[in-house]
Amino acid sequence: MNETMGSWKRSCYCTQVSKEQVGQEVILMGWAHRRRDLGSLIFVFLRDRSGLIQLVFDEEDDPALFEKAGRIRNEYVLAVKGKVRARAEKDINPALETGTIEILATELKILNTSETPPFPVESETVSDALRLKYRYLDLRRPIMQRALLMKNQVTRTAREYFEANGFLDIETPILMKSTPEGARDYVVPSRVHPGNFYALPQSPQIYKQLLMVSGVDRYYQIAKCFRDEDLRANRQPEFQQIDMEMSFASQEDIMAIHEGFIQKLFHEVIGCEVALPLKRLTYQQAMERYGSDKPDTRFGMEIMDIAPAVKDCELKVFQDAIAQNGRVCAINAKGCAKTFSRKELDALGEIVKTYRAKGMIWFLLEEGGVRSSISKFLTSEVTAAITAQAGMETGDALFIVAGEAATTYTALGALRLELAERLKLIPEGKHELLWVVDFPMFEYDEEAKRCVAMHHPFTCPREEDLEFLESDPLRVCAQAYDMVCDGYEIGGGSIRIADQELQDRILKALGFTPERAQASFGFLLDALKLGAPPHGGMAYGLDRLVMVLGGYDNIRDVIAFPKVQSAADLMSGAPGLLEQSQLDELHLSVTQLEE
RNA sequence: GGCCCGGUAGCUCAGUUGGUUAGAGCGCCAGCCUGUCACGCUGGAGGUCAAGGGUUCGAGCCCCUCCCGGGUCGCCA
Repeated sequence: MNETMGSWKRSCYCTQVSKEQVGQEVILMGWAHRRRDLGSLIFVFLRDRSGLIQLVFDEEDDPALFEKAGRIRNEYVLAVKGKVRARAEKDINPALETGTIEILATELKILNTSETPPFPVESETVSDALRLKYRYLDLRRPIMQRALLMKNQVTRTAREYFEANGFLDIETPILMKSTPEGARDYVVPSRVHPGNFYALPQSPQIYKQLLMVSGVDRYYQIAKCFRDEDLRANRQPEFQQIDMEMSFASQEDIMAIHEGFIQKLFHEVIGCEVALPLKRLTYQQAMERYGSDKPDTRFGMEIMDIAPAVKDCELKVFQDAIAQNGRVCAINAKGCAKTFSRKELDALGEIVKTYRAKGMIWFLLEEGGVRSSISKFLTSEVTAAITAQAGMETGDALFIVAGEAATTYTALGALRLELAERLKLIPEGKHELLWVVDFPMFEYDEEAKRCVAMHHPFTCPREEDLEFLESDPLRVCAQAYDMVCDGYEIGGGSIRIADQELQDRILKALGFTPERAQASFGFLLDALKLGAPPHGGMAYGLDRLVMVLGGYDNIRDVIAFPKVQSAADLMSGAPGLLEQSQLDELHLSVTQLEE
């Protein structure tokens, strides 16, 4: 039978017990982290969310108490009354925050027992699947507690900052209308409207724009968002955004607000000083130099155009790329001519193929001369030209990709990241923030055979590009901006369209008929006719932000109860089937699934 | 939907060319132990080798199917 706390009141958390309290009595509550039974002396690490402290039970002092302590097993829930005692010099444990003191127990209550846990709570090497099935045990680990704490610091800092700048926290609906474009919606059947469905928000985008029309002027929210798309190491189907929107503000105004925020955030959460203003790259610069719209600028090894050097090389891939307005680009891995085996070079080639590049050419400048996968196409002139163009020195390795522009950049961008990892080019603990601006308004969707919005359909084009909206939409840039940190897009935003006529033009460019536009976004279009102020905003992926700040390599680590790759929750078993009565009430029938 | 990796004791893993009764460390249980802190020592329990099928005299190992987990491309306004 478990004991109750009775009148006991916890005096503090484990690691709050200090050396100044030596001789005083404290009451601590927590979990038995580990016990060491020496026969007539038992040590127990007591753990709570703050950390560990050592309890001591001595048979000589109190045989009955000692016998009880002998029953303690890992993860038992304990309440302990005891005296703070300084440890002898030789018994100090420098690895422990509370290593200079210990608690000599005088009373013990076993508040609850525990079966042997399926994995030791302190273990760092347990598989993700098992950790997620018993997530509540996993979350007892200090590193997980640290993630939850850090996320709380981030949201608190966000609230402080945006409140201080006059932003109002306003909730927006979770049950909303499904809108076309964008990610797949999670949908919720309506009981009272047979055959009708709500959608869960992919973001509060439209509502926050409507709040601007409402005259709220400055809005923020820590918002839950849902997207029914495949998961990734940095993507979960439900996630949080730090969302904001403001009226009568230019792109520069909004970016300034966010530079202030991110500086405060990095300072307060991880003590990292961010220099302002942040560096800016245009989308085009980011693609050309880093092969990514979210470049990791913590290291160099930028992409170079070497087409001029190979214009006289007979190799067909070069000639085709040049003739078809493609690119011949390369990255120079300094001093790596002897780093990779033939097998490893082939493996690097496979990486670029993943990104639909035709292949990768390696070109090694060694002391004895050049070794390359295209040796037989290299004249001494071409070799010299490549070497010069790429700024190569003896000992360097050059990796070349040729083909369609976007593919070439993307493939080399991915290769650049892979090389950085293999060569350990990224300094531990370093962070680098920047803006990527001047995004294209549209991109061409091969499958749909039409333009789609790169950001979203409510993004305002740059004024100077408006004349090309119908004639050459792909050259139109948007007043959109992403904040990038360490190769992750941590946030993004735009100036929105406040003019209903312009909004009509954009929707038309996206292939919407007026009727379909009205049916899908009519409530927004109506609002734009009723005095919409100029406005814009931004949203951060909160989970991803914490992931970057905390140096976690998977977004699951910063979400209390995340989903696995198949979007299932291994702990609860969600998603699950419904009872027939529930289906009936919702007017749903489920097609018989194949056995 | 495609590609790649993994699944063997509660956990983390090893398991040779297909060959006797499938191993180790940790954990667990019992005993001993007064200064441990990854306590130590002694002993013990613990296995549907994810599942199904096939090849073979013989399968943890080879083949097929399938489930689960991870990474990734597509996808993610």
